[in-house]
Amino acid sequence: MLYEGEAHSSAFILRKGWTSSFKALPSGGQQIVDFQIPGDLPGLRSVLYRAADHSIEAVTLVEAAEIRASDLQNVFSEAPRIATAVLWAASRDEAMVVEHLVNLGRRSAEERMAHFLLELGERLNLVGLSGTTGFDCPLRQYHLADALGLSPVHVNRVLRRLREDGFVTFQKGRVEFHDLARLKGLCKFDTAYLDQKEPLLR
Amino acid sequence: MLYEGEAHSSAFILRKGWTSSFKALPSGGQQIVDFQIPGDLPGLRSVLYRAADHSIEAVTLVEAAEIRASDLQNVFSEAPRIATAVLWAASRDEAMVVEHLVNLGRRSAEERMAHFLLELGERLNLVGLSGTTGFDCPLRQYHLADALGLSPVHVNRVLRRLREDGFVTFQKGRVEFHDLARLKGLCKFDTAYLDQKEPLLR
DNA sequence: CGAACCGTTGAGACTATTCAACACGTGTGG
DNA sequence: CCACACGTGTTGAATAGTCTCAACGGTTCG
Repeated sequence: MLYEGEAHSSAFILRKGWTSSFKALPSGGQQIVDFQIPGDLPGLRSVLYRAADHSIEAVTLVEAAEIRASDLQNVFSEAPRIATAVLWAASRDEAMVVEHLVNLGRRSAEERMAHFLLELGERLNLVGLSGTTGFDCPLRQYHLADALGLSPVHVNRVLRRLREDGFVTFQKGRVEFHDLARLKGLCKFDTAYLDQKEPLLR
Repeated sequence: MLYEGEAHSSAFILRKGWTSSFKALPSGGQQIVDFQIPGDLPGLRSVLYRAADHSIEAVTLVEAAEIRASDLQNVFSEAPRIATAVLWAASRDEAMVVEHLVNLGRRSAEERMAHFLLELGERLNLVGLSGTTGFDCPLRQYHLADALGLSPVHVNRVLRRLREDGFVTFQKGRVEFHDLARLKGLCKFDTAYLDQKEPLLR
């Protein structure tokens, strides 16, 4: 879809489907930076920053609208408030990356998994794609592995433990929360960083 | 200095000294997201995003100029090219966070350390604070631990191994590269993500 | 029917952590 | 001036967490 190193000057608005943004490593592995769900703007950073410093790949079939760099430029000149809104969106992205960073740096495998699933549920909730009990999830265990910095084998074990302990199940494309409160406690989940409100500047 | 949760609507231009941006964890630990060196803009995101989603702390004595949110807003209206430049700076920050994320997710302790020291050297080089053989560094081993997601004890062992293997020394406030090429090979260091050039939009 | 992908499980090896102890330098109060 | 606490760096030993390798079952699809 969109690969590292290409000077690609388009972003997209994702209407349907999921994508992942990741960095490929010389060793052959990859680190997934984030998943995009409907409503997100994959590739936003590549419009502003010279080289796409990471790649984007479709996880499911995708329906997206292109935003060309030149369009963005015009809008910026004519409607500075939109510039602000875009900057806000970029900041929100970065906040999520930061949370992901904390996830990898200072949490155990179980906590990472719990936090990841809760964040995903919360984000899907904001765009109406998740109920309180669970959500449909097209990801594979190896997606989780690349996102959480774990081996696929260990992802499997962690999921098993969370399932056997009655926290959450991840099976056949569906995530079901069985004890949301206890799960949130497990990883000290706090949604503050998702900050759904509008930009500060107006 | 600037703490999480406070709705602080100022950013700073750091003139002299170092700061760190980090997230404190309920468990008592903390994950350092980045260090800021002279020329950086600590707190930029907190201007645009409602709550400061992470904290900033001085590492050394610091000299900084404040940028108020209202000023930024005026500049945005009157000079959209500056809006672009700010967005570019934010994108660069995010690119570094992403690289840090990869560091934590998919590299061993030695690779992390090597990559971290090389990145720091590169950044300091861009602002004239580093030579090719090494640089002055006010960080403690526990700073490295919080940044790299390692225990302080392990940081010490890793530094010892890198020193004994002739890669690099980190002692008494000074980093000395003894075999830059081999060190870059160790962690596959690639500066592309630092992308020193100006914004794409113009 | 076979190939490919995905999920599952076990065993053993390796990495990093925790706990504990000690050395060294610095600043402080008696 | 000495005694002491404190921060920092260093090292060892035991432990916990995660990885790798290997094997196997189920599904889907050609």
